[in-house]
Amino acid sequence: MTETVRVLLADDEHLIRGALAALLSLEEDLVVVAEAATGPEALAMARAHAPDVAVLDLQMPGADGVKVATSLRTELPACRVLIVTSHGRPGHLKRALAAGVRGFVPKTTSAQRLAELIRTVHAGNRYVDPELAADAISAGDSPLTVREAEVLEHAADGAPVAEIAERAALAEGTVRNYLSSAASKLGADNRHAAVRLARERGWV
Amino acid sequence: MTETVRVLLADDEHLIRGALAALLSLEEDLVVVAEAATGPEALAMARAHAPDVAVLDLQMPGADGVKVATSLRTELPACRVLIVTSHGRPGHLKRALAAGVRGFVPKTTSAQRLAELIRTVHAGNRYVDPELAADAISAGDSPLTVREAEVLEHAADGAPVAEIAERAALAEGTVRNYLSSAASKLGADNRHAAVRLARERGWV
DNA sequence: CGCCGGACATGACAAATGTCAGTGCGGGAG
DNA sequence: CTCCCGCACTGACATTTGTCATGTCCGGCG
Repeated sequence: MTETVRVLLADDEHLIRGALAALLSLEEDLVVVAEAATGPEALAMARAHAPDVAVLDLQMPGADGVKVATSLRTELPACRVLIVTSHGRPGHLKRALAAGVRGFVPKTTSAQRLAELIRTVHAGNRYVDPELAADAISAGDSPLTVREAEVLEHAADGAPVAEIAERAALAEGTVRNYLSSAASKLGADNRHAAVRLARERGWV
Repeated sequence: MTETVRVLLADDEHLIRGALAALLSLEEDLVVVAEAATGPEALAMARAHAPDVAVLDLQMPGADGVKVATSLRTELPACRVLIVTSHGRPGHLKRALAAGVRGFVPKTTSAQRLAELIRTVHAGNRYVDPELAADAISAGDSPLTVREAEVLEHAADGAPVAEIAERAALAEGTVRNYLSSAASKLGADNRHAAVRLARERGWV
C-alpha cells in the first residue's frame, strides 16, 4: 500500500506552478499541500505545512532554490528536496548536493517522470539528471581561489578596477592580478569573458 | 455556439509544455493540435497543422519566439500568435508587436487566464500584459543608432576591439567611438556595462 | 630545520580601451 | 540656397587594463 506523499511546490512562474499542481494531483499518491512563488514564501509554507517533499525552482525571487534547501536542511530535516531548473549550470548542482538536495533535474523532464522522481526522493533515494551530472563532472571543480572568485564577482557588473579595489579593500594592481589569473585559468581573453564563463559553469 | 480553437504549443521545457497541454485540454473549446520544443520545430509543426493560435515561448533553442512569429506572419497569416515569456525585456515586446504578434504575457499568468487570452487573440483582439507594457513605455525607444547597436552586439561576448573591428569592417578607432557613444547614451561606465544594460532593455 | 609550492599581495611597464577634435555627407528648417 | 544638425567615420592622445617580476607568509614534507 503506497502512503500519500505531501508535496510543496515553489516556482515563480504561476503558469507552470498551477499546471504542475494540476498534473501531480492526478497521481493517486501525491497531494500538493502548498505552493509558493518566492524563496522566503517557500520557506514559510514549508514551516507551516511540513511537507514530505519540496519541489523547488532553482531561480526564484528572494532566495534561490539552493538557499531554501539549506535552510530546510536544518529546520525540517525530514523534508526531502527536489530541485527543478530551466538552464542547468554545473556549479549549482554541486552546491545543491552540498546543501543536502536529494534530486536535481531540468525542466525538460516530463510531468510523468517528475511524479516518479518525487516518489524516488521520498523513499530516501537520490537522483540527478545524467546529462547535468556529466556536465558537472566534465566542468569539474572551480580552479579559482577564494580571492579570485571574490574579485571576479565584484567585476561581474562591469565595474572599473578602481571600484573593485575599493570594495575588496585591495590595491588596484592586486585586483588586476587576480582578474588576470582567473581569466587565464578559465581560458578567457579578458575579465569580462571570464565572468561570462564562470557564470555559465556556476562558479560565481 | 463557440467553435473549437486549434492551438500550437511551443516551449523548450517539456514539463511546462506537457502540463500546459493538459490544462488547456480541460477547456471545452480548446484543442492542442501540435507541440514543439524548438523554433524550427514550431515552424514545421505550424506548416503541417495550420493552427488557429500559436502559443510561443520567447526563448527557445534555434530561433526565438519573435523570429518564428515573423515567419508565420508571411506563411500563415491566419494564424494568430501569442507570446509567453519568463523574464520580460521591454525591447522584445516592441519587436514582437512589430512582427504582428497579437498577445504578449509573462509566465506568471495563470493557466485559466491564458485560456481566456487564447480566445481573445483568436477573436482577432490584441492583449499585452499591462506591467510589461508599462515597462516598455518607460524604457522607451532605443537611443542607439543602427551602427552603435550593431557594434554593441559584436562586443557582447567580450571580444577585443580589434576583432569587433574586423567583423564589422570598421577601423578600430571607429569601433571605440561607437562603443563609447553607446555607453554614454546608456549611462554606462564602459562597453561591458553598456552591453548588460542594453540586454536588460532588449535593445540588442 | 630548511626547502618547496601555492595563495596573497604589490608596483612598473606594455597593450588595450575610452575620449577628443575633426572631416564628410545627407536631410530638414529657415 | 545656405545653414545647421545628426550620423558615419577616422587618427591622435590620455586613461585604464592586462602582464610580468618580485616579495611575503603560511603549511606540508624530506
